[in-house]
Amino acid sequence: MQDMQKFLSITKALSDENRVRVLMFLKSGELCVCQIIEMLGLAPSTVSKHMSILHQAGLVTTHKDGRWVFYGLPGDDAPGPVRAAIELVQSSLQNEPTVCCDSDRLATVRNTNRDELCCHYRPHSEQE
Amino acid sequence: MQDMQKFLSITKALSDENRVRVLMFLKSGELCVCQIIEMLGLAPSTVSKHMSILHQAGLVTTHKDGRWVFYGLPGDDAPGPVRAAIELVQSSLQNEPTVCCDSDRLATVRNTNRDELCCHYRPHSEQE
DNA sequence: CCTATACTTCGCCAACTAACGAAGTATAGA
DNA sequence: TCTATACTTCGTTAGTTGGCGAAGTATAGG
Repeated sequence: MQDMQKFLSITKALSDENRVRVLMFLKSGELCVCQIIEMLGLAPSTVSKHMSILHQAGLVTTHKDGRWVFYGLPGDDAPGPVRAAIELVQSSLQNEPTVCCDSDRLATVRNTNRDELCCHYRPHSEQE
Repeated sequence: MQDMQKFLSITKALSDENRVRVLMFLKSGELCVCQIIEMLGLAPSTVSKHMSILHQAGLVTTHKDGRWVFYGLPGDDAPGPVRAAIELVQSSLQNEPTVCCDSDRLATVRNTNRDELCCHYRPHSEQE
């Protein structure tokens, strides 16, 4: 793929608020899909699509552990544009109120047993 | 406007190939709209819309000189995310073939009298 | 004034995108 | 092997976006 298409896959991935929020979540470490679903409050199929777009752009890495699929930020071996893009996201949004509020919920989600989080795929509204 | 909305206005502006190409053109200095129209080969109304999106995001500055409207890249006083975004574009695409081909045409367009370029708003096909 | 020029705004249409639920795949455990 | 779980893929729908031409605005020059 040419540089332009790679670049556009990155900028298109970054042009959706939910995908950008996921990148901010991952700053503090890997998350499995059910945790991202809980954080975003979206349907599993929607979150799966978002993660696929981020992965296609190279902005997240993925690995499977049993039934769980984990996503994380790529390391220093990632291409320059990818590293620069992630740097841009994190420096631009470090003081964003939405992200700060998210970080409290994120700590809770990280400490919640994944089985409780995932089972029944209950809609987000039931959690509140 | 909140950081998130500002950030998304930047990434959405960067998620279109024609807008990204304009930013590469402007690296070598200001251009008036008729020159950008010539470079992109799009309708004036379309180019005007693209420039408006780039301007809204803060990625270009604009000033009027008589009948002509010039667009250029913002200076060092631009917000951090804007500067980082422009840096990302230029570092990611410096070796992109499309951009290299464009640079030859760009030199020609810069050396062409603007009156010849603009008058009659002739469609791009007549120029070839 | 009046006309021509340089650009912008508006209205429309085709193409794309984010959202969902339903159906499909893969793994852990009974 | 059978069920439940964790995720993905598919099909549909509502909203967004990029393109154009027509009409509108602003400036230079007769």
